Amino acid sequence: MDAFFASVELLRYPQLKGLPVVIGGGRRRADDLLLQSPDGTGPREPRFIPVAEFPLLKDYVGRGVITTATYAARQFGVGSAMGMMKAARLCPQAIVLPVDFDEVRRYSRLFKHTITEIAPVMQDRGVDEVYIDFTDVPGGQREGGRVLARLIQKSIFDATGLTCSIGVAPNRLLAKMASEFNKPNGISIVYAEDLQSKIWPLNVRKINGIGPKAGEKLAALGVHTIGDLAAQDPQWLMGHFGQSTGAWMHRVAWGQDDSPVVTESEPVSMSRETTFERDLHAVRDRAELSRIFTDLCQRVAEDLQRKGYVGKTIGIKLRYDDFKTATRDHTLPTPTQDAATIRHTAGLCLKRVPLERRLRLLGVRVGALVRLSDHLLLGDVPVSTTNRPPRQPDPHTAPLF
DNA sequence: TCTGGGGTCCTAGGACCC
DNA sequence: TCTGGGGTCCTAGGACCC
Repeated sequence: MDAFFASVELLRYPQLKGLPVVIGGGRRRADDLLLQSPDGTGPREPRFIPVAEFPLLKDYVGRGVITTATYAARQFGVGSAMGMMKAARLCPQAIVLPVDFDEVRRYSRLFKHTITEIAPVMQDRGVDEVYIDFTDVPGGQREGGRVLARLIQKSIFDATGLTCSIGVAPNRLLAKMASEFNKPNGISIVYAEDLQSKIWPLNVRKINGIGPKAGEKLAALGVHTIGDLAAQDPQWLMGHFGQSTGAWMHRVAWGQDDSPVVTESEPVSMSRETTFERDLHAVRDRAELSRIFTDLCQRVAEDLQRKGYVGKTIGIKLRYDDFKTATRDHTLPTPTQDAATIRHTAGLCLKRVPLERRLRLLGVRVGALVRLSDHLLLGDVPVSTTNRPPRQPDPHTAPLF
């Protein structure tokens, strides 16, 4: 989806069309400022104040980052994941709006439903992105897929008023890269034989899975484009990046990817975390931290209960004022979705982590999830090594002593 | 200029078992 | 007293993605 979060807001406030708008920010106080009617009584209307004219800017956008910027805002070098304070400097006239998660989720469901009505084999990749395997959709091969891509674009626009960009290719790897060739509201078809002309000139960072670290390491080795990568000896790549990553790099540089489009998957973990308005100290701000900690546990527990999961690995995450992160976890004999159990176990984890530095973030995670219904089917048997039934020795494999 | 929140997957060492 | 070779699970950190 094109500039998804921002586009959703533009549907509501069409008067902002064409203006630099950034979505994000972070603090509730920003919402209050933006969504208050001027006299505080009427309907809550956003006040479209350029970010630079915010009184006490830092208090309002705080530690927030940009989730999405409109294409007009991107002209100023503003982009997702950038801190709001920096964005305000680069583009002082930008209008800032908070994310409306409910509305974003509603449009996300709507566009995905529209797609599955046409092409049922769809994989979720977050709120604003999907993979579609339309190999077996009638008419899917016409004009290399362009006809179906156009139909999907039109159907989504009719249902939501939103535009998207579609890449069509023989596999997911190439389709993902193709989807960026013609943004916004574009379609791009990449055939296997286009590898050399369309893919090899791109920077290695365009490969899904090569991020800042690998990109930098490759650059230091003189490998900049995907073509450069394809030219490397696989053994050399494995020497620098390990067996598995090295071999993978070689394959993707040659456009090879046989990963299937997976339509269903089970969650592995659920978590809640929060960055504080100011750094907090474990001793001096004990009461406040404790309140936040309990609240995070409560919210994870609610998420688990609402979605019907239990998990046995309880973990915490801390981020210190120097931005370094620490995690601790503890695995229970029996999976849980109970807030008090999570709070108690997370409390034990907290005792094992250094607390001298001030903290900027605290998070709580529950992993090793299983569906509550599946867990109950097993008769509530603790999933643990401690009370596994003793195994009968197999005479063929039993050790001699 | 400081850097969100929610995820997945991988690696590596150690405990423990046979 | 020192020495195998599997295998699984747990834990901590980190890369990466949307």
